[in-house]
Amino acid sequence: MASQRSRRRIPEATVARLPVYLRILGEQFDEGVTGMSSDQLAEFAGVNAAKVRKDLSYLGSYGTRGVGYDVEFLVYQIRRELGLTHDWPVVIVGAGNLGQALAGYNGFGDRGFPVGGIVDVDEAKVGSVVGGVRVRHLSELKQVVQGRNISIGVIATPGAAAQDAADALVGAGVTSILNFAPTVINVPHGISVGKVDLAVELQILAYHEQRRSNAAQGSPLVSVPGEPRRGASA
Amino acid sequence: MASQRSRRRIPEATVARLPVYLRILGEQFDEGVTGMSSDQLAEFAGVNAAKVRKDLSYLGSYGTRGVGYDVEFLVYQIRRELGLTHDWPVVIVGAGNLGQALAGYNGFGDRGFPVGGIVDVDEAKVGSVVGGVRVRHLSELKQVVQGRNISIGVIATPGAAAQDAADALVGAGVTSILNFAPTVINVPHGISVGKVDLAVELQILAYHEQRRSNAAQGSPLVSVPGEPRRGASA
DNA sequence: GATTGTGAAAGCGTTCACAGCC
DNA sequence: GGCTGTGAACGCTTTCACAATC
Repeated sequence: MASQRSRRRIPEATVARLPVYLRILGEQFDEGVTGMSSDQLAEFAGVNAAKVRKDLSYLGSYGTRGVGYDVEFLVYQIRRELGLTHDWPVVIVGAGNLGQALAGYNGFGDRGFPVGGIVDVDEAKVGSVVGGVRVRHLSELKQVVQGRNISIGVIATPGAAAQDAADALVGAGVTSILNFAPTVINVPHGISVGKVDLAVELQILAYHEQRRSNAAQGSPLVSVPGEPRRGASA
Repeated sequence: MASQRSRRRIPEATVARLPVYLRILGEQFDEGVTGMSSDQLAEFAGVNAAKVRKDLSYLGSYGTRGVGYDVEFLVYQIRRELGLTHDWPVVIVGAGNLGQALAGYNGFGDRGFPVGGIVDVDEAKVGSVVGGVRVRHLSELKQVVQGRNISIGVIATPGAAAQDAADALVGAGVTSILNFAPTVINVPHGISVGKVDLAVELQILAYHEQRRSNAAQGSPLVSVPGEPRRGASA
């Protein structure tokens, strides 16, 4: 007994960490590690053990008290929960610098997100092959999406074209979008959007850098903010 | 009176949104807009107005009740707070696919983060020019960093090389790192680390996609999770 | 003895709602 | 009348601490 399908909703913060645990567990399994405690996993992931246990508890009670977790079984459960039991082909809109890098980046296909198509508005780019995929014209987006049953789109256009790209993706039937353009896009309700803005990440670091220099010649109590960091090494 | 330097600490969540407001305000200013209310800015940024006001209040009381904010003045204040009153040259470690795309991406230099150097361990890549910068060998990292007074490093290596890259950056004197490799890196206390993991973002979207399909044939109450999204368009 | 799973406490971040000011 | 600035309420996330289990 005990329901096995889409159990209680998992907190977003946990969903964002599960892929990290998954990668670590996969790597360890490949190296022959069959069991792991929350302490060990926490060490690899750079978080604390209580968080690991709480996160994993949302999947169910898959550990063994006094022993730890079975690595292979956990990998399976996380993959199932994240919906990674099958591939999710993606379509990239924008075959410029970034679009090409993403298409050529094996980390996508390797992790279950093969590039199912690339489109661009620029006729000069149409027909060229990047990452083994032929660039097609934006007007063919719908055929690409429906032909390959794609539900995830990646926007790699300049900011000014991002909203058009989003509209085109939604129009073609895509229901999740990962936006690399430095622009907020509007989409209908029911469409998921993830955002990666490279400049924003650098500006956050600049803020910390600047604080550090201010602090150096100002008040005491430095200690440094930041976020994902830890001691040792170097 | 009234301290003008490193005022009360700004919450991380706010620091992450200030660059978004900054970009919007700059664009609007370029189009001749001189004043804006929190409602308008919130609309552009895709957040709610109370959040905008709370965020801006950490900078000081720079609005005018009944009127709104002066765009040019706000741009100046945000730039000052984020430490964007001068450029922050960055050094990229890894001249592969991603490193090259980052070096060629104008969005960096345009926003005050010119590429001050690129290094790689691969002798075959050393000497080539990407994004107008000559690739140098990793062993020259310290000279690059110190010669150009660089404090921000970008890791664009494969996962397996990321920790070595981080160690090399810290050894060379860099104090902030933006890590694109799919690996958790360990750094000494006092070093800030930002992380962008492309596969993680896609896996989060896959989770939502999978939930959507489960929900479609399971329980009612769909409504969709996600995060940065909104109504209208397409 | 070791380690999980989880209530309860503490800490952050968001939203509400309204007093204060133009 | 309109809009900011902010205390207070709320909700989500992290951390603690320990009983339950192997």
